[in-house]
Amino acid sequence: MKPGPDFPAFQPLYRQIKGLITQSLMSGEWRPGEPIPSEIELAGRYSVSQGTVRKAVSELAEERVLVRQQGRGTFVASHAEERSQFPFLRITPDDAELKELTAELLDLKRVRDAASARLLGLNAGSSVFLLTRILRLNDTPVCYEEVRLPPPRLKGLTAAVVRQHECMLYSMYETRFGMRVLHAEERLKAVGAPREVSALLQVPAGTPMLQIERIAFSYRHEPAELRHCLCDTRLHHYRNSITG
Amino acid sequence: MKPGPDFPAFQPLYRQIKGLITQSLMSGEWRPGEPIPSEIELAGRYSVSQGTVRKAVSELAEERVLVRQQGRGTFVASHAEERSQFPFLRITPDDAELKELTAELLDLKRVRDAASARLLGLNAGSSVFLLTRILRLNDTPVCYEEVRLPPPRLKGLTAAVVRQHECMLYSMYETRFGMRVLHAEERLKAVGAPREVSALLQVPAGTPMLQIERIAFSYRHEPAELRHCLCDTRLHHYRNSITG
DNA sequence: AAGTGGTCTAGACCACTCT
DNA sequence: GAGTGGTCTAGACCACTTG
Repeated sequence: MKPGPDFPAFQPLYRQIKGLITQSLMSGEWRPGEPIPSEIELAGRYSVSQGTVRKAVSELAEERVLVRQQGRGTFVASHAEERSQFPFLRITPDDAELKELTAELLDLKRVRDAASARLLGLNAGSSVFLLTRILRLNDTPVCYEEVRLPPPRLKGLTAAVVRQHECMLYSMYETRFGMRVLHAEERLKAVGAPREVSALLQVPAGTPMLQIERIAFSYRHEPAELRHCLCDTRLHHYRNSITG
Repeated sequence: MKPGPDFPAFQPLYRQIKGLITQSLMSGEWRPGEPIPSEIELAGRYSVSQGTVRKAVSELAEERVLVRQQGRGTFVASHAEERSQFPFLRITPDDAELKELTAELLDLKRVRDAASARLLGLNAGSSVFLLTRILRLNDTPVCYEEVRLPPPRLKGLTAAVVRQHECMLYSMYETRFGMRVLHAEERLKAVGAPREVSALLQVPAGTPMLQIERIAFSYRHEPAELRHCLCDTRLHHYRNSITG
């Protein structure tokens, strides 16, 4: 098929194909961890050349939505299959290697919180899930986290379900609720440890802590999660890599 | 020319071309802001097809080493020409827009510092430049910075030179010393404000501050700069974007 | 051996910029 | 109009994985 006006927007053909592939991912036609059809099949399905499909798939692979494996095929990226079960965690010990990471669930409840609801794309009056937990790195408690989630996307979420997944939230969202997190925006600040948190993490009250506020997004920039985190950075740090 | 053994390493042809282009960039054959030869010219020069050159250039464009402009050509990326003169600055006011950014040079001297020298790829006994300054965002002092630099790459650096460039360091490295910064790695922590810094930034001693340690790299991962920064995050934050 | 993605080529046409 | 990068196609061969 030649590029033509028979697609919704004025876009290069390969971007339109990219959009169609993304739609199939959102609809659950191809689920995380599964292979998508081969490039030749997709070329036939959309009536374009293999090269055009290749360019669409390449962009999605670059964005880590898909993962290519030579000789095997192209797969839907999944947090469940990756080595790091905490793909967005940027905190690391200063001098040691991060060997073991565990999470202790403190609480899971529903609360009304207009600001959070709005950020999650819900009506201001809607309730949201509020999950609190502590992260331990190599058996040391380092982070206190509050996670806010949109109930419509996580029907049937309970503390038992969270524990089943050993607190690997992003993997749980995906395999249990079909919500794949792709991208997050963070705001970092230094703040003094509040009394409640200082007790939980065995840190003197007022100690400087790293505060991380995160909003995470799924396909098409749909908000998926809010996270508020306080980290003890006396022996740990947040690593980042910047490209000018 | 078909892919053959007449290139140094076993690599796809387009990556070898990418290496040759990078060499020309490092040698200064094409300088920041200047156009590189057209794809067709490069294809002739290296005796490969335009498509292969295109793939090499595309990777470099993605890494922001080159910038393509349809109809005009492909240019060497430059900090001097970009809007933001502070390309690696991640600090922003919480509620306002960042309108004005100024830097006040405090000092520039040479010091002996074995650890810094080693990180900068020098002999442990070599001296390094130590530049200190204060950053003001919208006229508020927010960051105290210590910058360590390798003298061999910055011959003739003086306080007057820094002031000439209005403290836009990355732009100065490039236009004055031919050292283009491409990439940086950072470590963030929360620490209490030391007395010297608290006075400079008008912050009570001990206030939680964001500490940023950065090492910046030029072409081929050559170390270019060390930076140690302390930021007052009471009304400002560090923004980051993560792709899982 | 068959099927997958990875590389490379050649050629066509388009959109944009400059003169 | 000439020259640039941007898109699309078609076909060839390679490297890798699986049966």
